Amino acid sequence: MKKLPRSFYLRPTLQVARDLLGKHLVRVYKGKKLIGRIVETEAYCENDAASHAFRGRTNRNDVMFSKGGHLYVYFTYGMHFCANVVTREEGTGEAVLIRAIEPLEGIGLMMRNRFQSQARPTATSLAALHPPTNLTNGPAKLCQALRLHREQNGTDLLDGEIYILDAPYFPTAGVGTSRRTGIVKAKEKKWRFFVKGNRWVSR
DNA sequence: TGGACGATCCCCT
DNA sequence: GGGGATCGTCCAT
Repeated sequence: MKKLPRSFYLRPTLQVARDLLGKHLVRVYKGKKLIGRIVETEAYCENDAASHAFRGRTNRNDVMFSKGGHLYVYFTYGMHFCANVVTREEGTGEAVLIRAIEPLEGIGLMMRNRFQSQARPTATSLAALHPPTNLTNGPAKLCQALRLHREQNGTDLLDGEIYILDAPYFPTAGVGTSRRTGIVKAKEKKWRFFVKGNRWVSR
């Protein structure tokens, strides 16, 4: 499988959000690959009242305005990080929030990343065979599992240890759309995309 | 300089 | 299904 080319990310944001479903998000951490299949996304567009970029370019949302194919990681609720894929050309403040992934590789390490602080009675090797759903079924949870933090903000997905692989994937039950989660502005937009019936989709 | 709020999660009922 | 945790960001004084 090959990395998605820059051109993939330069396309319209809704298109990218839909097409990211099934692709493999790869994070090289301590020399090991942590891989998850993207199963849920949300699009944030220009002139979108729910978007961080709605009121223009600031220190916080600066990466959203960079060229498509960069990673925008932001801190929220005083304790959580969320990861987005930046879309379109430089100067356009649009991105796709990665809301959920299905763990594929490096599950033991993901478990450690996410649950290290808590004592877990389950043996890691056993848990790797049957990882708990709450390992990666939410935007902040997957950031914990993949160790995506402030330092990863602005990473180029075409040149580094975080990237997305093209992957043939044909969801048997198809793709669903819905309103976006946890927002109050522009809530009527059906800009959330998910793999129907997938266990790792949030809520 | 301060206050309101948030693209969430977890635990409790 | 509801509330608390917790703090960076932004905008209004």
